[in-house]
Amino acid sequence: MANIKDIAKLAGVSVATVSRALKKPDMVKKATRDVVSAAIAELSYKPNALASGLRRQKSDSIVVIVPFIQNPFYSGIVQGIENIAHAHGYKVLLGESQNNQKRLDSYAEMVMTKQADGLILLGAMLPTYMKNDLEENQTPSIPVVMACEYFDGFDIPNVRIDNVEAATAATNHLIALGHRRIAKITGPVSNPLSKDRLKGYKAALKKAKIKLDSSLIATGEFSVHSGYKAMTTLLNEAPDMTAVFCSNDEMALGAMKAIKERRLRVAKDISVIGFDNVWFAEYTDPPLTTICQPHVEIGETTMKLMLDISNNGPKLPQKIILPHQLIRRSSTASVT
Amino acid sequence: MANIKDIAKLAGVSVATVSRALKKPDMVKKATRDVVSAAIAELSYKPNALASGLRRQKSDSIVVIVPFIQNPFYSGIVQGIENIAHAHGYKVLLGESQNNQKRLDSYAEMVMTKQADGLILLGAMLPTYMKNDLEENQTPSIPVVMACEYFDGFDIPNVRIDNVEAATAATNHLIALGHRRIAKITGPVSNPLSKDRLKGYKAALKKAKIKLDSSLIATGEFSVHSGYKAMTTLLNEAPDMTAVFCSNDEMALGAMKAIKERRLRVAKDISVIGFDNVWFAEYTDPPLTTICQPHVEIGETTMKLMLDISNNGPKLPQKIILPHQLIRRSSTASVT
DNA sequence: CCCCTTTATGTAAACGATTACATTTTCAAA
DNA sequence: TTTGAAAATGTAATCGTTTACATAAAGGGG
Repeated sequence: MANIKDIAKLAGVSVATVSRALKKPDMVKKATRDVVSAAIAELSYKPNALASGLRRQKSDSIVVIVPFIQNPFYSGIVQGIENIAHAHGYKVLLGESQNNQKRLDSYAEMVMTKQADGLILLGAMLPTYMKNDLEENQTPSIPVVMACEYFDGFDIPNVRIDNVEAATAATNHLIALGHRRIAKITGPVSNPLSKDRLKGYKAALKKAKIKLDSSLIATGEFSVHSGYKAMTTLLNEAPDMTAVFCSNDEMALGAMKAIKERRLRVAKDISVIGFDNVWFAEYTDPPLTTICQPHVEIGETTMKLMLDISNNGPKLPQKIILPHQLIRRSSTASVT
Repeated sequence: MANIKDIAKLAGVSVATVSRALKKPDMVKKATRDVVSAAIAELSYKPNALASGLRRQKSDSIVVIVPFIQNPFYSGIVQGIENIAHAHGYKVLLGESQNNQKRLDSYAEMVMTKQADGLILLGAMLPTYMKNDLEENQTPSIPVVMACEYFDGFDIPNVRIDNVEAATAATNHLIALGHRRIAKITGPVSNPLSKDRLKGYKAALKKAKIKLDSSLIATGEFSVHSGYKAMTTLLNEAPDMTAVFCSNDEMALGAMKAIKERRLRVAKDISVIGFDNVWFAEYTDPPLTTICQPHVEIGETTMKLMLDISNNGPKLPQKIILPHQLIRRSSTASVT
């Protein structure tokens, strides 16, 4: 495989000139640039990124860690990240943690080992070393941004929506339709997003002077199956509910399955509202009313923040809140 | 950031010893190993992967290029790839091409630039340079394996199921249920998988002595929406069909939506069968009968093949066929 | 205690780019 | 033509590892 020396020899110039012809073209005369280009084409030379990165102390790539790639929620965000990254000459390396600390650590380590310049986290878990890091110093010592999620207690730059507000809006939508017995399927109790969405639900009830009934609250873990299970429990313990607010669309899908299995009708008998507006929300039966997060925009903003941090050093703890939106489809209806 | 020299100094040994303590522990005495470990811990040293890779001409990572990460079909495969990769000390870098040649090329180039040791393709597109490469030499000059797909005309190692066979099985299932007017929604005509699945459909009809009717065949592009559109067309032009075989589950989902919009009942009026068995197939309404590809196993086999190729050099054109399976759910029923 | 074979460590040359610094070329003005 | 500044190119050190080769230390048998 040809290297820069081969090109230099073939073009009859020094390696420095070859390097400049590639990276700082305006520093070399058009004529030499041309003979260099010719040589490069001739030998189909590709600069060794490891060598370049080693010298420059930079890899021009950033790692994005996703809990599960099949989770439809992340795709828009990753797309947004890639848009901005590519436009700035960065590569996006996606790693799937499977919510496994070891895997997460292994990807996160790419930053320590210089294979990546920064870390974007799309999940609630932190790499081990970052936890230690944050205990000592106040701010993370490597460029890191969290998208959608945030971490209670530590100041990690993050980009997301106001989950409390959004959950309030979702609940208000049901209240406005006349519902009073509104059930809630939450995510895992330890997850900050889960907590916020539950908080929003409670706030809306309180404002509408509806008494909180803990038998209307079930816990899931953001998976379809957990939504199904939670809804089954709810249908047994609170058969008089007329609506259910699920903390994400997957659980809403599971809940709908449970409802149908009881020979009840979604919307007519029980209204269902989800959260996230993932792609399949439009294709459930009936189509799912939900809260839309601006996926692509979250991704784009996250990557911009990353670029800023990694080029201009860490900022003060930064938090960017983007707007959400209620999407009305046909899984919610007036109480009859 | 500490480097190997700092460790050597602190531990009072040479850099070579440090390097060996890390990479070939049995070459260094227990006692020295311990003082080295202590120094490493003290300075929280992480070896620079770029330097190491440069010297060893190896990056211990492989790139996996996916057309769209949200496509639920790929998640199992990627998981299988990661299982094997991690077990062998490899990192998996996921790139999303969005079926865009430029993005694809940009990720594929990581192999040329030594940031990755090999390339796994989960899609029907080839990197530009590889096309040129294959025109000249017979076999690809970098380690590459295709998963699920293959490329007509070139001998690229690949791992997949027998799509013709599987499509035949799907069609036979409908025939066995008594269907005679069986429609088909295909993928893009240029895609080899699409062609194979259509071929299997035709073969099954022929064997059952059912005349092929081209008005029963519509073309989609593997997306939910395209399935919806194709089915709408079919419902207009061949209202007497009693079953439809879709070349993937997404299109089946779209087709079901179209059927319901006509106030027809899936299964009772029109049977629907999909292909792939993605996660949501279980949660459609009704649950979707489909062909299951052994996702995880395809991924694992692909990665094993990659390891073999990248360690022992390119093999003869290799093709590994894994078994598929018909999954009966409730979207198909006997014709009445 | 010596000699010889292992075993453990050290020295220094790679790997392939980038870039301060030094040198040469170019060209406009005198 | 000469001169001096600006533009273009070259030289060589550097990034942080790994590893062939050289050397030193440790055992083991006589």
